[in-house]
Amino acid sequence: MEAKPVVTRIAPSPTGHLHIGTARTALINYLYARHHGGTFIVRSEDTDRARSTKEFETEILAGLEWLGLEADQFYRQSDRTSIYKNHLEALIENGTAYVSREPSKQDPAVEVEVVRLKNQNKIITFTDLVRGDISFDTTELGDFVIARSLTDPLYHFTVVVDDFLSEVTHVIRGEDHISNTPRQILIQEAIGAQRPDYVHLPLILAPDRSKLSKRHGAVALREYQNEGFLPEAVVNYLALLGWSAGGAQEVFSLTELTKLFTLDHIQKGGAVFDIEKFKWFNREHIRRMSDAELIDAVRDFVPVEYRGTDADTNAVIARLIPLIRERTYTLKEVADGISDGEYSFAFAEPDYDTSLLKWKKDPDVSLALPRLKRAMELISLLPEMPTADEVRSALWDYAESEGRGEVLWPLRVALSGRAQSADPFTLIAVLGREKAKQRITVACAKIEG
RNA sequence: GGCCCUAUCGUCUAGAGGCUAGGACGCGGCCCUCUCACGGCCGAAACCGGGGUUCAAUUCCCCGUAGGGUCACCA
Repeated sequence: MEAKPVVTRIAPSPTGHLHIGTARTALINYLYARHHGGTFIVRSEDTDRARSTKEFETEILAGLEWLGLEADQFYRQSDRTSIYKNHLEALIENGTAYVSREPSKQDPAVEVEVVRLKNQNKIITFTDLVRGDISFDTTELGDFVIARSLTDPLYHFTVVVDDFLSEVTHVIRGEDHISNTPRQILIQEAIGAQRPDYVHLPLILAPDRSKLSKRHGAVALREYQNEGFLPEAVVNYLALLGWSAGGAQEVFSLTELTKLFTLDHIQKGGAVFDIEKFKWFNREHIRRMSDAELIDAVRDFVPVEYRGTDADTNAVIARLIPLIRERTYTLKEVADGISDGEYSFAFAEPDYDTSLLKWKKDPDVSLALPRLKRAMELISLLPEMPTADEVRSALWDYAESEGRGEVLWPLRVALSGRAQSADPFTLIAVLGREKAKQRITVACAKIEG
């Protein structure tokens, strides 16, 4: 039997920001379609005209694109009213649906006409590819409403019509849709649509194991974007929430995930969203980016007041790259570090108390003075923009003979103004020879009073 | 509450009848070291409970228990 080409879809409703759970569902649909050489459709479910906005639609589409989940096809339900109308009319004509006059739910004083599906009141059993057979007695559903009017169809109806017309083969969605499935199957049978395969993904949970919501922090992809998470890391982490690649490897690119993805390792139970592990993935992907990519990504996070020309800013970032790779989990941390933290030394003159220059084993700060002066002489011999290794070889023998802490501590403080920072060799490599000498001079002056 | 789904370290997971139950994040210790960070090594940490089936159950079945989802003229 020849299998039909795989068609999957993500069907976001433009009534809010792109939710992290929607992003994950989109990713899984994308991976499954791409893995099988199939088609991935994005469908905007904007039948609720009161709540849907163009702005949300734009944001959602931009979010999916940012993640790299490009669609083969895009359409919106508000453009297809006549299609739904035709199907509704056909159902009414053959008696599987009917128009009912009844009091409005919003305003019981008003009488409205709605379209209801004639329920066969039977047991529906469908197969979920990861959970097995699931049965529902649809009697309790009654003759449910499928449209407010011929031109105002409701979610369950539009979903079924669109999936049918788009020849969707696999409906992959959140677990919260399990209970929607029987009523959608009822509609499928009414319009004569073939039943797709179903896959219900475990939900993404908050740390308290309840449904992830704003109450628990960020749920919009946008917020993680602003925090400085890379799309590669989002994709990687989200893929591994509720699914595993099987082996020990955890860091993957979208391309690798596409190759590896199968339904086999989809988890059945909900998965708690762990921001710590997410950050770890982000750092791993920061480390894997090329210098040029990382500079581009970081530049947007440099606070405006610290930006020079693009070329200047790029040059500073370029020298900061090793530090960023070593100690940054999110790009927002770079922004914070520049404003007031471990990266501020590169953008502003340090401000510190003279006593900080005193090495812990010294009785008095004045002992730092000759060491700083000697270090400065050695630094003067360096090229204008030395590498950290060059600085190290220039200073190492002296530091060894005098005592590393005795030399390196005050030097590091003079350059960074902080008790905790990267080593002085790296600092000088970032600042350059002249800037370093100037700061050491300032430190000496402070000691001399 | 009805219906439905689920259940391995704190978290994400590997395991698919017989393993000292493995890995990762986080956590603790040690090492490296001028401080921080990185890195390396080591460590603590789990099969929800009870019945079956079986020579043997974390693994298969049933019942509890717990958690979650869903009950719209939203999607």
